Order: sequence, then structure tokens, then C-alpha cells
Amino acid sequence: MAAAIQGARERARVELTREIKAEARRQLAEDGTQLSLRAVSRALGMASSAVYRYFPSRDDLLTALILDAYADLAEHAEAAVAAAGPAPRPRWRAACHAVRDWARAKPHEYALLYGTPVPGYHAPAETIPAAARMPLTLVGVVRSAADRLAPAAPPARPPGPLDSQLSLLAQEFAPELPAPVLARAVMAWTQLFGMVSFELFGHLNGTIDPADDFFAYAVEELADNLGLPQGSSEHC
Amino acid sequence: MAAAIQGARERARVELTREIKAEARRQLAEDGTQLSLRAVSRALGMASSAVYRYFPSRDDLLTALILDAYADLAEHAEAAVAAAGPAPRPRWRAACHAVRDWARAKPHEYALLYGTPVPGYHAPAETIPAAARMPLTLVGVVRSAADRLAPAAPPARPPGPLDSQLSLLAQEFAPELPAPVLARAVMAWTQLFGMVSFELFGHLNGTIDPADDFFAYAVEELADNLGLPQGSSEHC
DNA sequence: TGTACATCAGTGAACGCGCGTTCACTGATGTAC
DNA sequence: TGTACATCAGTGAACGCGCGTTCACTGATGTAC
Repeated sequence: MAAAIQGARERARVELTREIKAEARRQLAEDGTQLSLRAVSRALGMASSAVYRYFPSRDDLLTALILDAYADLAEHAEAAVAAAGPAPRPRWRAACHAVRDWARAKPHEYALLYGTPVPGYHAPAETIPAAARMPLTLVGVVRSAADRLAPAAPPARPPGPLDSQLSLLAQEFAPELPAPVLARAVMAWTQLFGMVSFELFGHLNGTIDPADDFFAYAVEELADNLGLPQGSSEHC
Repeated sequence: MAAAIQGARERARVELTREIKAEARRQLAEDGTQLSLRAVSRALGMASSAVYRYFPSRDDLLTALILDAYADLAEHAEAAVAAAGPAPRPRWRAACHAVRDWARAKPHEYALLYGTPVPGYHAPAETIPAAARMPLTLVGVVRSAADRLAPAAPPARPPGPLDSQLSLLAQEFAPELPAPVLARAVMAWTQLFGMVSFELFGHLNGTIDPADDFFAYAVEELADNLGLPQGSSEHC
């Protein structure tokens, strides 16, 4: 009870912290501009110095936004996977499309995570596990189908050094998966974000445009490549 | 002759234009900061207003840097392909590794082309063909092997709308290639830049790190996937 | 329940810096006769 | 070959704006007795 009922001060603090982040996100989205403490404080009708009661510096606000965005993206993907039922192929589809949909809905937050690193900003260590959650969701889909994978062209065995890297990764995150499969999963991960980045950053404009069909096709090709079994329903 | 022998003025103009771009590139690389006309002019020991004799605005300087960078990247890739001999697989390898090597050598110029679009900057139409040269190099390698492609898992036929998009593309740029093959080529293109972006922007840090072996492996997998025949030499 | 003191949110002015762009100007380079 | 005029590179000051961060302060919220 004592923990649940906060003082007015503490509640105001939590709320304003949230409002500052929300306004910062709104400005990133609207102006597509750099994050500016002063602009955020102006929009909230407070003195620029007041923001320092909530975030000790601009970089800390940036970090908070980045952590939130990573979590938001991963939550979307996890929710989509959970809603897709038990079959691996629909789960894979759901995860990939969730990433793209999220990125298109929040392009500036996507750019914050996967675009050019902000000059002068050094991401603190806390961002590492936050960033890992999304790829772990993808790999989770593959793991859950580990005993049923049937790629048309089985992956080549990675050469020694890569095999070691991948085995270490597998030990920690995906003990069910042999190195070659994990290699393909990592490739699929980079492929997925490569497509989304290209689409958002304009490199498909005028050629693969709109990119919906290409994206959907590529997601199926990736699933084929991983050997994910078909779901009970259709396969376009 | 008259065209070759320029007046002192014209020669000075060409040279200073080049120097301004070179200094701008240097600053992008060193400070990793945003492009600043004033900083460039300061470094060159001239008044900031003098730069306006060479570039009518900051955005025009940016455009010039982007055009140069696209050309530089494409030239590197083309040279690497040319040096790789006639066999498709070594040519493919050469093109992919040339992209990665260029990006690692000039990460800030790579970010200018393939990272987050600069806020407020709108790329003029001239950048479109400049940007297209690199993917055309990649597709050129595939085209030159069009009659010998033997993918282990033949690509699925793209659904109607995508098939139309790809056929249009093929008509213009790769008449030898059927739509499914072109689809895989486009995927390989996005995959290639997805990996390079992930590596440069830090998303492989601590896991696939260093990324050399992974990259080399992925390039071979992509070649397998496209069905590029082996070269006369080894295949790791 | 009421008073005395500590905590902390928020203010407003200031510091010191940056930026892109314009404008009237000086002086050197080029051109036409 | 020499003079008169046009072209243009480069200057330096100014405009009007932005930024992150610090600091002494006021006044409200919370706490201990």
C-alpha cells in the first residue's frame, strides 16, 4: 500500500518525465529535426532549465528515448508473434511484418535506433540488452521450430572462426540451433532491417515502390531459406 | 586547345571547389559532426561568405558531396569487379567486398548515403542516377551470368503486383533476368547494405565481432542463393 | 493538530558558443577596342 | 601594346536565430517533533 500510494511530488515527477519524453518523441516525428532540450521545454511551457530536474543532460534524454523505442519495437513484435499462434511460419511472418509496420509508423524512432548514430552521443551499456530483445524475438521463432527445420538448400558449414563466434552466440541464446542455422538467422535479421532501412530511407523509391509486395515476398523467401515449416493456412 | 587551357580564374575556381569539398569530407570524417559551412571556411582560412561563390547554399555542398560519394563507391566496386576476371562468383565477391571495404574506409560518407537522411535536406533529382550506379554494378554481375545461373533452391514466382514491378525493372535494367531472379538480386542488394549498415552502426558489436568472417560467409550464401557458378579457383 | 525545518520543482537571466545567409565593399583578373 | 571597363573572388560586419548548461533564487510540498 505504502508503495502504491505515492506522494503528489513523486507522481508529478513520474508524469512529467513521461510527458517530456512524449513531447521529445513528438518533435522527432514532426520536425524530423535533431532533439533539442530547449524546444521540448518550450512546447511544455516550462523553463529550459527545469528539464534538468528530470534528465541530467540531453544525452540522458536521448538514452531514455532509445531505451523506450527498443522496448516498444520488441513489444510489438512479441505481441504479433504471440497473436500468430503456434505454427512457425505465421510467427515468422508476424515478427517481420511487425518490425516493418512499427518502423513505418515511427520512422524517426526507427532512425534513432537503426540509422546513423547521433554524432557525439555514446550509447551507455544499458542499451545493449534493450537492443538485443528484438533479435532474440526473431531467433526465438526459429528456436521454437528447431526440430522441424527443413531448408531447401541446407546452409554451408561456416569456416572455423565464424563457427566459433556462432557457437558462443548459440550457447548463450539458442542452444537448440547449430551454427549454420544460426548464421542464416543472423543473415535474415540483417536482411530484414536492411529492407526496412532501404524503404524508409528512400532507396527503394521509384523502383520497388510501394514495397509491400516485395517485403512480403522476401519474408517468405527468408522463411524458406531457414526451412521454417508452412503454417496450417495458406502460403502466398 | 582553347578548352584545355583555362584562364587562371577558372583553374582557381575548379581547384577551390575541390578543396572545399575535400575539407568538408575531412570534417565529416574527423568530427563525425554535421556539415558546417562556417567550419569548412574557417579551416580553409577564408570568410564564410566566400564559400557562397562556389556553392549557393549548404544543401548544394551536401548534394555535391553525396554525388561524389556515390560515384566513388560505384567506381571502387566497378574497378574491383573488373579486376576479378570473367568468372561470375569472383566478380560477385569482389563487388560485395568492395562495398564493405569502402564503407569501412569512409564510414561518414557511407552514412551520408545510406544512413538517416539529413533532416531538412531534400535530395535533388540528380542523385537518383548517381545512387543507381552501385546496384547496377551488382545486377551487372548477375546479368553476365544469366545463362548459367543454377540456384540450389529456385526462387518462387513473385505474386502478380511484385512481378509487374520487377518486370518493369528488368525491362529497363536487366532484360536477361526473369522476375524471380531479379527479386533475389534485389534481396541480395538490401542484404548486402543491411549487413554493412549493421556493422558500421554498431549492431554487431560484441556478438558478430569482428564481422569479417560472417560477411564473407554471407556473400557466398548470397551467391549460392543467386546460383552464381563457382569460379575456376577455390570456394571457402 | 500545529509549528519549524528540509527538500525539491521550477524560474529567469546569463554564459559562451554555434549556425546559414545577406550585403555593400575592395581589389584583382580578364576582355574589347 | 595600352587603356577603359566589366567581371568576379573574397572580405568583414551584421542579422536573426538556435543550442546546452549553470546558477542564485522563490515558493510549494513533505517531514519530524
